[in-house]
Amino acid sequence: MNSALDRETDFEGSAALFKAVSDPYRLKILATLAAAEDEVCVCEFTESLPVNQPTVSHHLRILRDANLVTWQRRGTWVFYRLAPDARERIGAALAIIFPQKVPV
Amino acid sequence: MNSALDRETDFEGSAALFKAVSDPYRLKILATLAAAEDEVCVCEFTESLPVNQPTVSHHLRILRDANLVTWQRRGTWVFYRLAPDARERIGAALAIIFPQKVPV
DNA sequence: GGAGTTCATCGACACATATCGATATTACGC
DNA sequence: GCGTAATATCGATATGTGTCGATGAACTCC
Repeated sequence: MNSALDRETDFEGSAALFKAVSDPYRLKILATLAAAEDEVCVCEFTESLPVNQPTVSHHLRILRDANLVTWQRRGTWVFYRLAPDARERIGAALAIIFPQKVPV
Repeated sequence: MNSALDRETDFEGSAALFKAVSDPYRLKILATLAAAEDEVCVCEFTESLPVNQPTVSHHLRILRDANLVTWQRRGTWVFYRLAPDARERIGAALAIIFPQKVPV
């Protein structure tokens, strides 16, 4: 019905991005990073989330693979930061559904 | 670390909403409905999507359960429509991550 | 270099999800 | 009522995902 929509639109990529944020713990991690506007130590997530350390690492990896966060090792600790274009990319994914109404 | 964020924020609900839109076919269905700004027959989805009819029905049910679409039977056909607050609800879910930056 | 700390990865398991064929449901026309 | 069409549901299956304990890797301090 809408051939332009069929061909130009990256439904796969947007779906993958939404999948990355479709977990409550990952949402909380992102919200924490966004609120911090700065680096956050992994140890903070392992303390605040009610899951074990490997599970925290698993969720962080998914966010890393989605390029929603960046990370940096400093000594023994690892710090995560919200990717600069995280909001823009999620907004762009949303714009696939509502192209006219969602300003990014 | 952020107790207000912990208690007031519905990470579960937002994650569930993102999960509902984390599939390429469901994204395409929503995009089609949003572009139509009107009812769309199920038959249109079974024609345009490269999956069988039960699978289309499955995806439509997930969108229905997420209250992202409404539906109405008219004769043998069933027509789906984007829920009026679909954009607002997804925007609110996004605002959980970026409370300051995403206007809905 | 050895012990301790922080985090990532691995392997296993339980559960969820996407998909399909088959069948049921609802409506229509004869 | 009967046959047909459109859609939903069911049951089965394969694949994906979240979680954990165990282990590995990187770093620090002694």
